[in-house]
Amino acid sequence: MPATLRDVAERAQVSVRTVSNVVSGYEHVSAKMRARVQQAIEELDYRPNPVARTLRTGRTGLLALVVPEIDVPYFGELARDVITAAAEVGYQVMIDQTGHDHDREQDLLRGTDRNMLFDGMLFAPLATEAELSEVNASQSMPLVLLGEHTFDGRFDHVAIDNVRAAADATTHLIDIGRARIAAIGTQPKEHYTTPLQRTEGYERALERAGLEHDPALVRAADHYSRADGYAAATSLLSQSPRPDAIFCYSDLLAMGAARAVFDAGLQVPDDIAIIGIDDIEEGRYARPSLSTVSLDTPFIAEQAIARIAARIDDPGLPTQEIVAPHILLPRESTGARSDARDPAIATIAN
Amino acid sequence: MPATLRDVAERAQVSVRTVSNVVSGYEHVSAKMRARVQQAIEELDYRPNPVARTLRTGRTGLLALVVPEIDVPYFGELARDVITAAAEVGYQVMIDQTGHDHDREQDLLRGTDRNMLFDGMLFAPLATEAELSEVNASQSMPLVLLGEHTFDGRFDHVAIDNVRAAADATTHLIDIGRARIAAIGTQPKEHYTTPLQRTEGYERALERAGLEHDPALVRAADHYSRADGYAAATSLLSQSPRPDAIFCYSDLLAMGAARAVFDAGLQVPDDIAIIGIDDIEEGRYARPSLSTVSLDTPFIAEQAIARIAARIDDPGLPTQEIVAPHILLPRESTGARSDARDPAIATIAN
DNA sequence: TTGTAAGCGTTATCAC
DNA sequence: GTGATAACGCTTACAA
Repeated sequence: MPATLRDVAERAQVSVRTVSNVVSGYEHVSAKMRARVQQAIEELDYRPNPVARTLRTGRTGLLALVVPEIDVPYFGELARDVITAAAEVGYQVMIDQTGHDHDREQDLLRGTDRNMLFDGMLFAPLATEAELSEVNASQSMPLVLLGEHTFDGRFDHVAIDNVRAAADATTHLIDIGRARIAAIGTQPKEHYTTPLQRTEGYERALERAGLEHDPALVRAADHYSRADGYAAATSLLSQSPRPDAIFCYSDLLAMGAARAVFDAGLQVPDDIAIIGIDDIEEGRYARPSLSTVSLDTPFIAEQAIARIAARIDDPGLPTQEIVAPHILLPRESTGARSDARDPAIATIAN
Repeated sequence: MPATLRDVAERAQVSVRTVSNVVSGYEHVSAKMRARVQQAIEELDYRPNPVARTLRTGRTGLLALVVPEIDVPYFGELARDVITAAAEVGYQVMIDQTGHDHDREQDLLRGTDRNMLFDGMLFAPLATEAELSEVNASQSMPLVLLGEHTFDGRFDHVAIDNVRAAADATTHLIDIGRARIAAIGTQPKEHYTTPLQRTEGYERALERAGLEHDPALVRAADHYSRADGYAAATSLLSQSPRPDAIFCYSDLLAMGAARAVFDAGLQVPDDIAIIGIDDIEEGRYARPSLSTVSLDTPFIAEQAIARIAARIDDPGLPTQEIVAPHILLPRESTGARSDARDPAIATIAN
């Protein structure tokens, strides 16, 4: 049976008020009192009960990070950075995995679920614009959207410029002389913003270069998984003339696609160049190393945490759209020489 | 301002007791009452406050999963399975990242930190035996250890047979005709159990095959990261005669080692065969695909959750050691033909 | 500076 | 079967 504030007060012969003051680091407590209380605390091995504290203050010190799948490397790396950034401002992060379940996402967004456990939420969702628009911004808990939704001024929002990122990737393929450039990652069944924007960037880059946009070179992917990338690439390779480059909407898709190219007896980048988006560590060590568009996850995490912390303190804050930087990283999968022999070192150079 | 139980009671013209009964699905409530209360609940959009409930019942419904790094693929995949298994029995999982910080681990183990927020803890730690032995089993919260510590009867424990897994991996390298078998992953500075046991398995397998155990072929790794694997392998390759096979204590180390072999101008598996432990998805799509010892993470997760749930209900339960199965998966990195063209399919076949 | 007491929203113990 | 009411452990006016 853990000791309570009252037990400590009794033992130290002071009031609970004083103990509470000592525990929460209140200034105006006499040195003697403080010492006496401290001793009692140690003797009883007292630790404040966060639940009771929360019930009283209304704050849990908990943030939720909502992702579709925690075992997707990009989300793992994002989670790492979010946890770090949150700890710095005194928040703990709880990871919620929606597993591509739209209802679950809606529950979370609406707070139908376990609403008051969190002070705020970082949402990296699959939600469509339509789903998001159903959520009442004013009555939902403090929320920051991660990822590439159209900013409509109702929610804070940290994301890269998705259209440009996709265009940069595509343009890189064009720059190295490829002409039949395929794309993997559209999602015709769902109206997610990310694939729509990346497709827009892809098409724009082609157009700008005067290349024809061939719908036969575009493949959908339900999840951005290695298996989806593998399947889509396999399908692309079976047609003729086959593509000479593939732009994958995520690094994970690209890893699957690369393997499919090899299994088809072809070479990357000689026969088919490949580029992804995300810059997960896996791609840096892969063979060939994966060209990609690097997203600044630590920056995204920091901004998101700063934003949510501010909004928790003042819910009336005007919403803000923060655009995170991205940078093209040409590597071996698009023909770059690996001049830094150690990928770890190459990373630092980025 | 969210509606409370009292608001609902007032609106429905019943007592809070009745509302509470309805909300928590108590049997003996008349149909009329139930309907009336339900209506009031909907009209007010009432949702029970989990914090208040927790303060009263002493249960949060929250489990902590403590891992060193969430962006390490093995832990990501483990977290995924743990979250799934926990949801099935009504628990939510909070992921705590210790970041190789021993003090932080100790804080968590001792409950110095935010003790009562969790009903129980799944601990996949780096903690050494010594650190663990300092923890008072009886006064710590319900705890299940994941990973390969020596079972001393004080804590529940889910792990594979580490010595045998390492021996299986090493023996596989011997079976394909390798004689100078290196190892990456010892940790001489820390007395972690995992590397100690894996080293034991490695040495035992060599001995059994009548092979000499050459200390010059063993390399340490601080973290089980790609970078560590790369560095260790690079160092191994620079000596002569060089090894013809490397047993890495984790798949991630193996991914780094493989890249180092290529960067040294050598081939896997022809010049150097490589095998890891874990069976992360990355290894199935790598080129060459990574031979490994597959750990049954879903099984580990299920068992751990079942165990912690049982212990929460009855803290006096005798502790138990659960040994999870492992299985050798020869793939291309040790010369196996990739007969299943689609790695995803190959996975299912496992 | 410190003590007293109200109350956060539930659940559980009594009665009836 | 349902209604009052006392906790759960803490913070914080309000007093002293």
